[in-house]
Amino acid sequence: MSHLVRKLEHFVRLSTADRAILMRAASERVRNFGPRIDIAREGDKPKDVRLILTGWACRYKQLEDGRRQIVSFFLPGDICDLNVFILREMDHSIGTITSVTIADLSREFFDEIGAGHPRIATAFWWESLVNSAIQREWTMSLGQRTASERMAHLLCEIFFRLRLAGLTRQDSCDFPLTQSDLADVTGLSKVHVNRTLQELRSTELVVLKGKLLTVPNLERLMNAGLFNANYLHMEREGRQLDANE
Amino acid sequence: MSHLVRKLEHFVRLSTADRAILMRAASERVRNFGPRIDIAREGDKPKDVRLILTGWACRYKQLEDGRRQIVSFFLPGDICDLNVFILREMDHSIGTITSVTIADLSREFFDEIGAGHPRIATAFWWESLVNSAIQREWTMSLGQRTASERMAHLLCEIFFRLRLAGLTRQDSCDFPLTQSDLADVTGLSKVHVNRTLQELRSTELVVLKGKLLTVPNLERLMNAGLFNANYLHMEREGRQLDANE
DNA sequence: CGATTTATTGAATCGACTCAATTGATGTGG
DNA sequence: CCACATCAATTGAGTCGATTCAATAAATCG
Repeated sequence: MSHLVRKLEHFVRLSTADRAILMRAASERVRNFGPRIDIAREGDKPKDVRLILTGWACRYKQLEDGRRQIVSFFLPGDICDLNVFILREMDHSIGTITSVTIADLSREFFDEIGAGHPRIATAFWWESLVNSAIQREWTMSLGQRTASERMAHLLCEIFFRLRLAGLTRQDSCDFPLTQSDLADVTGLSKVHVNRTLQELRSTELVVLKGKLLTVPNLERLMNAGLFNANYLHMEREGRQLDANE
Repeated sequence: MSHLVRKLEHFVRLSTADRAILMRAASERVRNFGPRIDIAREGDKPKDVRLILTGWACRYKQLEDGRRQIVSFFLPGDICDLNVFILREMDHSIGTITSVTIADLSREFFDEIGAGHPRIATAFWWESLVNSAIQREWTMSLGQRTASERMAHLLCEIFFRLRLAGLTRQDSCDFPLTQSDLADVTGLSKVHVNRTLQELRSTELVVLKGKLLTVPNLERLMNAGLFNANYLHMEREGRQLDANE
């Protein structure tokens, strides 16, 4: 089952027809990208909305002098910017981390959702509100959390998000980010990211080896990152909208 | 004319009926708040969507130990979180800076917009996409810009946003934020905010006195803040949706 | 007008940065 | 499959931007 459906079902219960239209949309107009490739660049005209099927990507912004900030991650099942097509040009770029498979979702697909699939429409709203909440939480992290809190918080968030999409096994998950990526997310230098990770490792909060992240004790990592999961709004909140089946 | 209408008209041309329904919504269910008051608190159940009629407010998050981050500002004409009511609880608080007048917008109002006012619906989408873009830009600022770049950037943003709502006169505008507020936005200490402002003043980039901000040379301030206005998407992008009048 | 908040200054400290060099992985072509 | 090249991770040393603490000055308010 697709990661998108899996994730949305945490929020609303979909009907067979709902699931079918999502699965269909995810199988048409599929494209592949290699790792470390730009899918879209600042200044481009936004066309389709993209659904990440497999792999990790990110949204980033860059200053003229090269300073780079990753402002969001896209994990499997994530949708990039509902409705961007009403804007004239992209104010940021989207690049892959790993190899990535995406499906382009057409305007017509969204029209169809709006017309006959209220539960999906609500779930998409939820997705978009959660993305805003994540962006706010990153603002909080960068503004107030110390280096190690920030790192711990980020690792928690990624772990929770992957778990919602069904992409963790017990206490571990794939983790393809380099320390350089982590520097661009956390606003720290590469050197300091390295030292911060050593600190988290030495206190056994995380095991990070190869491209695998293991969190032996999620509770402890959450405490270290002052992580409160409320902003991910993972409770089944749209119960009243459940399909009857 | 309301600041909301003024702002939205930068993006789409509204019909008389469009303007009328907006003006009506902005005059029903109006509430007043004093300065430095919480309008909503983290954990509350979100009910209505709020439109700021007059005054400045902000969205903020707080850690248990008291560290506080302002994550957005609400200026006259701004709408707080389209559609939040589908979430179960607030993950942040909303507080006033100055005295504030708001209008509560009902779910029914949005139903009406969705049914018969496509241009307003598009303009609301635009508003919401711009708010996301602002949040990303703040992430960029906190992660990559130096203290003085960050401050200059923030002042530019506020100036542009106020101008869009018709709230500037030549090169100046109201500026009710204290240095302590600025510290909570920029992630700097109060002391360093003070020194950063002195730096901006000494290079004649800004004049900040009383509760008034003057920007003698916007171009220079933009350069100092590495400010690129593209993320505010101020071009009239929805031309194809203009009302015929 | 005194009381309280806001702004300013100085001095000492610390977290994070830069620069530079080294070690360890990963990958590719001969 | 090894040799070489490249990229990623690690370590040390010195520096700097921003912080904390503490005291004073200025502005605002009832």
